[in-house]
Amino acid sequence: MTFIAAQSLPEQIAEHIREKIIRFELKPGESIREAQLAAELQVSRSPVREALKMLEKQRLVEQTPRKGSKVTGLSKAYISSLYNITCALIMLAAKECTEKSTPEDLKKINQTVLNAADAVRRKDIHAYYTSFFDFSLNCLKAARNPLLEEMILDLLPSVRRMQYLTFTLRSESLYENLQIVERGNAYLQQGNREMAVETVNEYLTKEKEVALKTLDAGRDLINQRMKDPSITAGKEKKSIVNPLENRESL
Amino acid sequence: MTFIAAQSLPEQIAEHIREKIIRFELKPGESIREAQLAAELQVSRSPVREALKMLEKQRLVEQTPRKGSKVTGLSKAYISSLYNITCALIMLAAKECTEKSTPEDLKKINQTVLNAADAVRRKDIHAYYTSFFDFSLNCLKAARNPLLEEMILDLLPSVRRMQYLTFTLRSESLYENLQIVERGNAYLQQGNREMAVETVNEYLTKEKEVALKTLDAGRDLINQRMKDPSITAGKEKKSIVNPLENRESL
DNA sequence: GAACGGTATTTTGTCGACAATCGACTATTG
DNA sequence: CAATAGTCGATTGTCGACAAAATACCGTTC
Repeated sequence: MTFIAAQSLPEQIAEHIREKIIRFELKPGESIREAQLAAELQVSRSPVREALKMLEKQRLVEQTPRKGSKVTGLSKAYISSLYNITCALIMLAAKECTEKSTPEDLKKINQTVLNAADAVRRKDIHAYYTSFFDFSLNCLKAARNPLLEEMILDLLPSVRRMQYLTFTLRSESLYENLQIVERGNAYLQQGNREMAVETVNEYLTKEKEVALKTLDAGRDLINQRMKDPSITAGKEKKSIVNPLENRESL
Repeated sequence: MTFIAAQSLPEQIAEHIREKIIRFELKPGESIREAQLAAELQVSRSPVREALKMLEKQRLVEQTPRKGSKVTGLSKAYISSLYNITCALIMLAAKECTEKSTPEDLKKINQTVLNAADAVRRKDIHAYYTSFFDFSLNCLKAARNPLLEEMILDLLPSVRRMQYLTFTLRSESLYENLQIVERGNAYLQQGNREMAVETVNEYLTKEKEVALKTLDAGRDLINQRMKDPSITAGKEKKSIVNPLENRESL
C-alpha cells in the first residue's frame, strides 16, 4: 500500500473552488473575492490567495494585479484555443508513448481499455469514464515526459469544465466513444505512431466541435453574468457552511 | 504614446529572481529561501511568495508544500521535454498564423525579418535577437489564440535559460540562423501552412540538439549543486544591496 | 564507529491588522 | 441635464508575529 501525503490547506481550498468552477456554480467571468471565500471557508486570506494562484496556473482563473480574480470566460476563441492546445499536447504524448513505452506499460494500458469495454457492456457510465481517465493517465506516464505530464494535467480541469458543459448535450453513445479508444489503443499496442497520433487528433477535433456547438446552444444561460458583471456582486448571502470538513490541523 | 502600468511588487521580484535563474546565478536544483530573499530585497515574505508562485507557473521553480522552492533542475529528460513541448506549441502557432493572419499582420511580420537581416549585415547581434523576438511575438499575435500566446510566453523564460547556456557553445552563425527565419517567413507570406510548420519543427529540433550537447559538455559545472545539495545552504552572506531601485510606492 | 532518538534551529504556513488602490456614488458646476 | 471632481466604501496588497513542520545537530547506545 502506498501512503499519500495529506493535501495542504491551499490545495484543499483550490479543490473546492475548482469544483465550483467546473460545475458552473461559479460562472465564467464572475469575479472572486478573497475575503468572502476566506470567511466562507473560515480561513484567512493567505491560503485563499495561494489557492487562486494555483487555479490561475490551471487557467481556470485570471488574475489582474489590484483588480482581483475572475473565473476564466468561455468565448469561442478561448474554447477553440483550449482544445487545439490540448490536442497538440496529447498528440505529442501519444507520439512519445509509442516511442518510449515498455511492454509492461502497454499491458497496463491495454487493461484499462478492457475495463472500459466492460463498463460499456454493463452500461456503467461512471466506471467507463474512470477507466478512460486511467487509460489517459497511463499513456501519459508511459511517454516519460515529466513536463508534458504536468502541463496536460494542469489543463485537465479546464477540459473537464467543458465536458461538464457538453455532457447533457452530447449525442454519441458510450459505445462510439469506446470504439475510438479501442482503435487508439490498437495503434499504440502495435507501435503505429502516425495512426495513434492521428486517432488522438480525430478524437479531440470531434470534442472541440461538440464543445463549440454546445456553447452556441447554452451561451445565454452560461454567460449572462459575463455581459452584466453587476449581478455578480453576490448580494444574496449564501448559507455559511464550511465545505472543508476533513481538515484536522489549524 | 501608450502608457504601461507600473509592475507590481511581486512582478518586480519575480523578474529579479527570474534573471538570476536564467543567468545561472541561481543554479538548477538550488533551494530558495523566502526569508533570505525577502531580507535581501527588503520586503516582507508575502510578495516574495507571490513571485515564487509566478515562477512556478513558468516552470523555473518547483514548489513542494512545506519543503519550499527549488530552481528547476536540468536533466536531459527535462530539456528534451521542454523543447518538444515548445516545438509542438509553436508549430501550432505557425499553423494558426497561416490560417488567421491578416495582410497587415504579414506586413508587420515581414518588416521584423527585414530588420533582422539588416542587423546581420551590420553584425549587430543584439539587434538581431531583438528583431527575432519581435518576429516571434508578431507571429504569435497573428495566430489570434489567446491561450496559446499565454502558454508559449510562460515557457519562454525556460527556453531563454537554455539559450543562455548554449550561447557560447553554439557554432552556427547569425547568417545561418537568419536563413531559416527568412525561409519560415517566406512560407508564412505565401500561406504555405505545411512548410511553415515544418520549418518551425526543423528550427527547434536543431535547437534541442544544441541544448542537449551543451548540457553534456557543461554538466558538471552547472549541476554540481544538484548532486550535493548541502553546499546550497548559502553560508556566505552576500552584500545586501537592494536590486529593486525603481520602486516608488511602499 | 554506525545507527538511532531526541532536542534545537531553521524554514514554511497561517493569521489578523493596516495601507494602498479601485470603483461606485454623490455633489457641484457649467 | 451632462460632465467632472471629490468622497466613501469595498477590495486587494503588504506587513510582522506566531504556529507548525522539517531539517540539522548532537549525544546516547549497541
